[in-house]
Amino acid sequence: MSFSGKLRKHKNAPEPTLRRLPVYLYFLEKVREEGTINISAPVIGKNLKCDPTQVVKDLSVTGIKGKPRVGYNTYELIHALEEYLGFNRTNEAFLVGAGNLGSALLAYQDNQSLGIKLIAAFDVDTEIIGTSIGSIHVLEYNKMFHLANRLNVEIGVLTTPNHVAQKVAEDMVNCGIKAIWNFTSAILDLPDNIIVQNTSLSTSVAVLLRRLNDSEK
Amino acid sequence: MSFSGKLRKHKNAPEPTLRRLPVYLYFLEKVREEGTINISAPVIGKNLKCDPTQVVKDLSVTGIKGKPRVGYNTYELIHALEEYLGFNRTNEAFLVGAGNLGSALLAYQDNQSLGIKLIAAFDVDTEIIGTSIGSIHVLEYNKMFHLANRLNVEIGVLTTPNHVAQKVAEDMVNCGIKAIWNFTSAILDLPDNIIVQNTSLSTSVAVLLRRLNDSEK
DNA sequence: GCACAATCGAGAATTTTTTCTTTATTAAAA
DNA sequence: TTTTAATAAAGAAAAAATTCTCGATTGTGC
Repeated sequence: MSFSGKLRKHKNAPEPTLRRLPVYLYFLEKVREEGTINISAPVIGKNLKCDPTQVVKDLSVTGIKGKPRVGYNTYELIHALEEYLGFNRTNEAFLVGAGNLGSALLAYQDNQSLGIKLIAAFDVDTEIIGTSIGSIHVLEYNKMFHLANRLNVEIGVLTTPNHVAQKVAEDMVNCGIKAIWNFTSAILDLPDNIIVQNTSLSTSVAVLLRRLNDSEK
Repeated sequence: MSFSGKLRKHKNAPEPTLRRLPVYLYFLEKVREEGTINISAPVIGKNLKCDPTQVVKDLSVTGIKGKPRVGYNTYELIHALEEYLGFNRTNEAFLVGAGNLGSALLAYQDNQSLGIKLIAAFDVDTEIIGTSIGSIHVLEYNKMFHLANRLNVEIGVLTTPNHVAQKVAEDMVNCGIKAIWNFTSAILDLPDNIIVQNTSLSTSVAVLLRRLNDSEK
């Protein structure tokens, strides 16, 4: 199915915009709980400390129109953002590497939504195979291949040690996984059509430390 | 002490560069273990799938000079990067919120270096106060104020539930913390001189899902 | 020792992203 | 009903980041 039936009304957002969208979404959900029906870009900008025209440009990717003098309908915007980001779909995912970080993610999603749903976890450590973290059982790694045939999972979360990351990533690709959320520091070499989202913690630390050192001159 | 005594020889890197530097660092550490003495920008670029002139520009912020036909000295580069990113300093930090994510970070740093060293963890949950995660004891939240006076901690890691994040962040600032690594979705409103590094997981998911949906047209 | 090929480094050109400006629309006030 | 002020949206300008181009340098092979 190459053409999804419905016209693509939204544009391709630049990545900086894409990274800001979940921030808007979280803020909007908060103000909606407080009963806000309409909200304007200047108000959003004031709260999030960013330029109001930036807000307008960013939100325009969802296709939602605001009204002058009123702003956007909170409810509409939230739904358009969820739709645009894919947060309203199920987005089932496999996780490989149920160590510290892996089990944290598994437990985490029981409380807060990650935007994806981990439906199975795999590891090679016989100590953790068979245990449950949150509501998810940790299965033997080899089971991944079999399970991948039945369930149609497109997303893989990679929380293994660095030195096995490449191998596991290749296995994931062979299982039909299309996108990998990579928490390791490994630089994955995979086919071009595979989407790799690197979320190495040291990247954040680097930015933080540098800004801290700069601020201290 | 406003002037650090030694001349600042490095420039202020743009943020995209800053985020790439830890990737270079990891790669360089790997090739150095394999015995590589010198490495050129084209080789780095080929491995990391990025433009070689980008590599040259990025690495130039460290002040290290490469030689034509040879490239950079691996050892020198690694040290310059560690120095530039601050990874060779201790960077002691407090962590507040020893739930799933918090305890994962605590355990994580025992195996892999984060770039910062968590020296104490705090929580309000009497169930976890007194327990140890990795080599760190979880202390009662109120102890933070007392401990902050003695130790001179500048970095705070925020892994609390969203609804208490603002309050805890303010407490951190009152304890003398200058930089906050924020894992919550809360939008922190703090004095301008406080550095906030947001690392909300949904940001990464957003980019991943959008790219996945785009690729499926 | 001399030509040759590789690569750094600086700056120019291009592209992307952000910010500014203008116009048009809308609700509220007069 | 008319005027006024606020705001979205589109496009222009500015700034930032990336990619391209070229000259200088250095090691390798002839």
